[in-house]
Amino acid sequence: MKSPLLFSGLSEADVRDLLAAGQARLLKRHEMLGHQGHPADAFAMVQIGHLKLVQLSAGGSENLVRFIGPGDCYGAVALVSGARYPLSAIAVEPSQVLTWTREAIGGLTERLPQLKSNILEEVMRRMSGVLFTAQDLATTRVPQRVAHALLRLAESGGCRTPAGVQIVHPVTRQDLAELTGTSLFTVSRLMSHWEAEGLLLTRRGALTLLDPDALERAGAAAGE
Amino acid sequence: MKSPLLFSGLSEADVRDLLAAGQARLLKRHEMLGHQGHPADAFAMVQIGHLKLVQLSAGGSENLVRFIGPGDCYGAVALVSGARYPLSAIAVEPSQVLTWTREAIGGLTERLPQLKSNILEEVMRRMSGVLFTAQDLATTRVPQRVAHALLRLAESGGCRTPAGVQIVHPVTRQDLAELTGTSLFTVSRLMSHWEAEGLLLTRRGALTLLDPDALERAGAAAGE
DNA sequence: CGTCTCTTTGAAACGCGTCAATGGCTGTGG
DNA sequence: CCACAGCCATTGACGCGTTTCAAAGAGACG
Repeated sequence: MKSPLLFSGLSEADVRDLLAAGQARLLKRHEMLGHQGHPADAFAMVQIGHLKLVQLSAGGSENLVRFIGPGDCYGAVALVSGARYPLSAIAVEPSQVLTWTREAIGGLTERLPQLKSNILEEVMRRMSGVLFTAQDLATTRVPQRVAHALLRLAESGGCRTPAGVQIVHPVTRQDLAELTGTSLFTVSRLMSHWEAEGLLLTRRGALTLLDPDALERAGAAAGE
Repeated sequence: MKSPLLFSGLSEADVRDLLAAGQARLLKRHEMLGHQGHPADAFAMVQIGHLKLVQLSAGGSENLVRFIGPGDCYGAVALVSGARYPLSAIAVEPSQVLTWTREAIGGLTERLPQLKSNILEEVMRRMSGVLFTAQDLATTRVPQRVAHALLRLAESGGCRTPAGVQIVHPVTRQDLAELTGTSLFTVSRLMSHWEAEGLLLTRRGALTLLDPDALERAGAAAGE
């Protein structure tokens, strides 16, 4: 595993302390790590596997916000006393996370200002990301939004192959539809179209972007 | 001015120091306080007037994210070294803000952990807010989104009157359209309709919600 | 009084959601 | 080993919600 951004600037000794202070937890498929609306009493970092962060709507339906994988963290809001999780985290495959209680992570951030800075930085990065997707939802058409979602997935959880960038998250059309605020039918149509044009490849669940740049352009042109 | 959330839990002496360390700045209509993409070298709190926070799209067009008024702050990202503003702030009317340089606010947050907590808490609150609007954009129809935007405006910048809640921000249909990701035509139609039903009142720029609850229901029903 | 910004309303075109029907793939159990 | 169920993907047809465009009204301000 490449070193998480969470650890940047920390000494090896500090990282060791940090890891030692956390408690590992195994998650089965569909098991929840944190519940939206419940008191944020723990902070966690994914070590193995992938989780999805979902938001419950007023109507009770769930919808996907984003995926997180190894090195990503969840529950930064636990640093605020009395806060509640704004999102739920659910394992999409058997996973392992390292968790810290609120007191533990609070104490660690006091002792390691660099850690606190790293977390704040990550929160700000997330803020920018959410602002961008909100703008995307507000101003662009469906094809471009789907293209952007694919590119974002490729960036956060992609691995380079000779043919292109392969997306490691197990992502369904329904997932993409929720990410982009559309229906799975429309996503299916778009992706069939793009696959016919040779921009991407979907083989039994594995999704590979063959030409990210062209995809960006295709989304913009179709949405025009 | 009611005491800003930024000051909660601080002693009077600390608040005095904080105010003394900041530098007041007057803004004319349309003057920019911070530029999206520029290095975040200052943190600011609005004292008088209202600003709008806008986001520049890839195409170069501006679009509105939200309004801020007295007691609200801008530029929390300045606490992260090397960060850039994710949004621009523009005065919508002659305004006054109190600004701190990055070094100044950094020093103050070191000395006053409570201040740092307050800022972090505010950032988390904003995160929840943006996540909510993103979900709204993704899952609900236009009428409900517009209703929500109006209710949000009423909550953040509303003043109670015998008739209902009056919105203090100088807000145009175009503004509402940008907030909700629709066109000003659709907003105009919706509001004409709601005004005919007696849910709200628009008199030369002043916007008053006569029955917020009914508005929420109307948005849901029309969007069904 | 004229210009500028904001608003209203109508009519037409279109994007996309919705529904229905079908087919492929995976895992499970007889 | 095969049959079944369940999940996910595909594709077409239809209708509705919204955008788009055009044209005109209403204040506000110099």
